[in-house]
Amino acid sequence: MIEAALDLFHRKGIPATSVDEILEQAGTGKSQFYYYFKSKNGLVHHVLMHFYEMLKNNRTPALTHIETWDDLERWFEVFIDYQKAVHYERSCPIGTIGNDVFDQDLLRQDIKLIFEFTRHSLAQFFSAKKAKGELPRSVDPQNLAHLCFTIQQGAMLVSKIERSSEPFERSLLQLKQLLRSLRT
Amino acid sequence: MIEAALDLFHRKGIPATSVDEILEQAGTGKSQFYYYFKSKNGLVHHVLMHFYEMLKNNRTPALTHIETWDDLERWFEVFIDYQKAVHYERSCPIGTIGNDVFDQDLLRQDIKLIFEFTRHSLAQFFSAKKAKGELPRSVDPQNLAHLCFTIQQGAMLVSKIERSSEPFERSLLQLKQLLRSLRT
Amino acid sequence: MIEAALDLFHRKGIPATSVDEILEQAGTGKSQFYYYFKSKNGLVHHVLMHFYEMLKNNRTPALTHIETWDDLERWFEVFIDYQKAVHYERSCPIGTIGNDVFDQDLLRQDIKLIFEFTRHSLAQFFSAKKAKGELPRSVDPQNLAHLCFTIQQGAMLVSKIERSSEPFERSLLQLKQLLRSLRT
Amino acid sequence: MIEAALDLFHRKGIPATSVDEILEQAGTGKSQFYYYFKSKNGLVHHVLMHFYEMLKNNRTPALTHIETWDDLERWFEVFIDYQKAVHYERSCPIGTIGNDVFDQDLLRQDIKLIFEFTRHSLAQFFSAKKAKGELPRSVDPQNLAHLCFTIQQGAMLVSKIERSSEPFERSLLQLKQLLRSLRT
DNA sequence: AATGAATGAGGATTCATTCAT
DNA sequence: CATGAATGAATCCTCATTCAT
Repeated sequence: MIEAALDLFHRKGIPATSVDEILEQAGTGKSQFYYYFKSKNGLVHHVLMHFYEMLKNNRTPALTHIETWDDLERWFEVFIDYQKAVHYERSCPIGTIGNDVFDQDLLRQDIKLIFEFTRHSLAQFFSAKKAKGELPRSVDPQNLAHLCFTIQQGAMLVSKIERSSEPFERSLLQLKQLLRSLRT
Repeated sequence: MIEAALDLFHRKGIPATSVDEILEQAGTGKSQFYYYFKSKNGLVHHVLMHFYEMLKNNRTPALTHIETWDDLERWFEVFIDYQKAVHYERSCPIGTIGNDVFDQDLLRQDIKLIFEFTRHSLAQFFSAKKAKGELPRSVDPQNLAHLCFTIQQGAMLVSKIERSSEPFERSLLQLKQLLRSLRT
Repeated sequence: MIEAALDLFHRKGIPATSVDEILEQAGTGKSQFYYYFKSKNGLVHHVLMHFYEMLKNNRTPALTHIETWDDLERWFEVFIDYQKAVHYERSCPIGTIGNDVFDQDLLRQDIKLIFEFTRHSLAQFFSAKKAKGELPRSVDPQNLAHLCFTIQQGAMLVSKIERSSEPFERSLLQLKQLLRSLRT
Repeated sequence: MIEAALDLFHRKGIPATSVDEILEQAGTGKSQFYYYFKSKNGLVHHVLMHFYEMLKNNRTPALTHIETWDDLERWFEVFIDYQKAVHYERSCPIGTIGNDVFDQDLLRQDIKLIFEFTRHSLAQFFSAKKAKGELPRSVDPQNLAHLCFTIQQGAMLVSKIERSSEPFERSLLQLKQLLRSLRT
């Protein structure tokens, strides 16, 4: 049920996904839904928590441990490959869900958790590289993490809309060039 | 009517915006809608075309002529300022609309037009700078444009979700540092 | 609900009958309708199947077992009497529904089932009479059944339109004369 | 406009045909309609009168002068051929329209006029044959005309519903046999 | 825990008709 | 005679949610 919902939310967004659709895809009856989750928003919360768990336990295509510059590159490429595989019909599940959440502050907290977890992985890597002297002192690992994350979100969104990997690949190419010029 | 729709689509996304809501905000009667636009999707098309015209005629906060490095910075900051002004309740209108368009290839073409117009402004700037020798030969202006655009889209999305300018500002800070290290 | 629909479809035809009207006459709420039947066409299917069952179980004014020439006459007269009772405001329910079905091949199959059931009753009778020698060898019971059925449908339609039993009664009178001249 | 309406009413029935559709097919603007005809029902009246004129002036496939037994046969076959040509997607235009008229007594009068004109042609023929001694004295030409007309209406309806000429052809075959046994 | 029926408001869209020009 | 914009009720259908069992 949660998996069905995640899949549908990811593909069509929250408001375009009806509870009935989720139940049909999950093969469950109607009131199981309201027994386990109080409402559609309740389900969204569970979906996000489920995704967070999956992310933490590495049951997601996304790389969570980045140790080398190649890993970083790979971190990006995983998203490109994923989008290729789904014919650019999806962007980041969490970004998609997040975009559909207006007035539910609690849900936005859930999403922030996931975003921060991801940025933390990146920041860790940049910190380590800075400690090793591979990045100049003037660099703030947090900022670099934010930048990479922001690029990933934006690139997935734009690539989905344009049904092409070009925006993502070109952005990544450019980012790599910039990072090289930064590295010491 | 188109303006009302743009506003609502921007705020809540397409599927979460009902035709009734648009009509209420526009003060029009129900069937005027279907007299002018054949369907909700038809309206989306007109909304996008309207936005495109506004963008081309500079009737949008967005900077369309970028000539100096300060302009580029300003190009980003306009979005940050805008999001601050609307309490981070919105990201890019076109990105938001684009995210809600699955199977309407025609609409995606409309969006691509707008995206390309924006990237063109950026690419023009980077080309000029390269011609002036302020950027190394190895730089591809297209790639730089893609990167900047991707960052803007991603940063607006993330900032909206987190209700904070931090992701955008940190990303921008980092980008500026990287660009400086690239400049010759 | 099905009965209400049958009544309304019979009286006004399918497109002139709104779902709301059916619900009002059935005393049901709006979405019960779409819970049980997927669409208006779905309901038509159920209505037809319901009618078919009624016909087979003799819960219809129509005679389904015809054994004597008097039965055959009675078979026709039942329709005349029915139309008189409803002031010629209706013709055959199935003919009426059938006339309103254009592109729904499945529904037309349903109707054909009913038509064939009726023609089968007639053909059985004529076959028996032929076997008994009351009809000449040259007679095809199927053709006779088709003729009688066709007359019934046409006569009900014309009588409804003209608000008079005359077309039906005159046709029947003539048919009886013809049949007499055929009988051996 | 009238021709467009006749075509559409014939194909889809009155309630399933919208005024807009008629205007589109006629290439006319909206308010021309309400200038010439007061309402949709007003149009139906004109359509019927137009058809009546066409029928009287022989600008219809239907035979209006029947003089020989072959003519009579041909009278029926014209309808069969017509239905074949339109893939059994239509029955008699007037029968179809008539079926859709409930509460408009005036319109029903229009239709009756057409029906009676047609039956008159048939009755004329049978009268002549009776005068010539080719039909027995006991025969009422009116009744025979009613029967033939009724068969035609019913056969066209059933053939349309079943998308097959079989009901019509078998009915006609049988009718011919009966008429032969009546002829003197 | 689980089932299927019920609810009622709201979804997009189309209708016949009229009005100002 | 002709135009196109306006009207508002009605169309079919779907929604998230709840209730009795």
